[in-house]
Amino acid sequence: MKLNREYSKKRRTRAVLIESALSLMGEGKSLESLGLREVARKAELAPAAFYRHFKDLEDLGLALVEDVSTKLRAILREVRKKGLKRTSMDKSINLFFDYMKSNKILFRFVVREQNGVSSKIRSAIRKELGFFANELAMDLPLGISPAETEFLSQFVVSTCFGIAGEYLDFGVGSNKNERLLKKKALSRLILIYRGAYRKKFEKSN
Amino acid sequence: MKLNREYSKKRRTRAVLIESALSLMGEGKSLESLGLREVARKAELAPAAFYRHFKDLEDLGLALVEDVSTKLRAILREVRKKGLKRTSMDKSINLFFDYMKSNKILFRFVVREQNGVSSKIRSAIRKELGFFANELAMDLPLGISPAETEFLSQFVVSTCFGIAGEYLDFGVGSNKNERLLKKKALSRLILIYRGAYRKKFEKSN
DNA sequence: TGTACATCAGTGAACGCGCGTTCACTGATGTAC
DNA sequence: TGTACATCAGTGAACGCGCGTTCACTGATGTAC
Repeated sequence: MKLNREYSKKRRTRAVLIESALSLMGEGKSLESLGLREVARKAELAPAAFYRHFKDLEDLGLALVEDVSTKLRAILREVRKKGLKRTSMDKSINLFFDYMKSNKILFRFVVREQNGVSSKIRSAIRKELGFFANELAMDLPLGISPAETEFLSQFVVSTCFGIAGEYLDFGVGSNKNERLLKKKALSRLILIYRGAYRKKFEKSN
Repeated sequence: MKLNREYSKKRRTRAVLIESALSLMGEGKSLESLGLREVARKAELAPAAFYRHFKDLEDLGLALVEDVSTKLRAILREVRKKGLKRTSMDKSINLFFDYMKSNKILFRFVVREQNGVSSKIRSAIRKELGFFANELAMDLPLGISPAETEFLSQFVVSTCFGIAGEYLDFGVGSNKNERLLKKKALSRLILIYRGAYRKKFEKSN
């Protein structure tokens, strides 16, 4: 097996292909409207070189999901380390919007391909959102059953990524829209927690 | 201006093109992965005939949104006439799932292209979902402000179409998954209403 | 260390193909008188 | 009603183009001895 230089160079090229695909998506493409030659061109490679790394574009798409996952997990870990638990919901939402702002393309990809053409990619993304929900679940207040906690955290994640779709359309260039969307997100989350809390209250009587 | 036979034949052909596009999407394509020749072929027309009806595929897509809107509005009207107001939430959700089941392709189109490549189509769909929310708002219980009613109905619509995405992936062929998704939808809506009600309760004190 | 051989990421040319678009046309339908 | 003309949805051929995929190759890197 080839080691060191050659192997790590290959990994680097592979990363460049993935970055090129992402960057083309940032320019308004979706995965299925990308072309293999287009991606290779952006990566400054001959088209045939693509096949040294991926079977086809769906294969690259799956690698992209993994790549995005890694990045988003890192973000999440960072946020949790900052002690988000004890932070107000308002601040959490500001953090979420900040991360969307600095990772627009990643979020656009996730939001779009969650309902895209490739079922493999859809389920990879759904799996990743499930992971998010599980992480979030650890930060939810105690006092409700694991099943309810799972339900709640899934609902919160769905709600946030629903808002993300709107943000990417309306919120990016406009401070006013961004403020309105933050407000909407906050109200929705408060409503969810309030509903959950009331439920708990009823149960404990 | 040509009348009668010729004009209505033209409208019929146009409808066939739209139906062909929808049917290709039902086979797993998205709008931007459709081809003009592909659509014309399905409609049994020469490719050039396409241009007698649409400028390009995005133009057809916009007509498709309008078409879908008409159908979904008809569904909604029917549901409301049945007196949904006085029906339990559980029954409403069953109705919603029934309509999804018999209009999978329409829902797939809406859910997918809501975050698709064409910004014109995205905003046309968002506009249509807004209409839905307004209709729904009329059925919400009184006692909260118009702004809150709008907020609530938007949240309900987002939540339902979020579930719709999951349903189209997991729920279609599986009774078990369908049941689980219905349960999830019901729990989410109950949570929302519970939160809203609690809010109202607090205010009135 | 030096040499002969193996590996394999990336190349560049070639292929056949379906694409979107254009064009002059045809023939059914509609209009004027 | 009959005739001469206008309209225009749909045709079919042609175009140039970029696509995905294949192939034998090159040359840098790694391995064996």
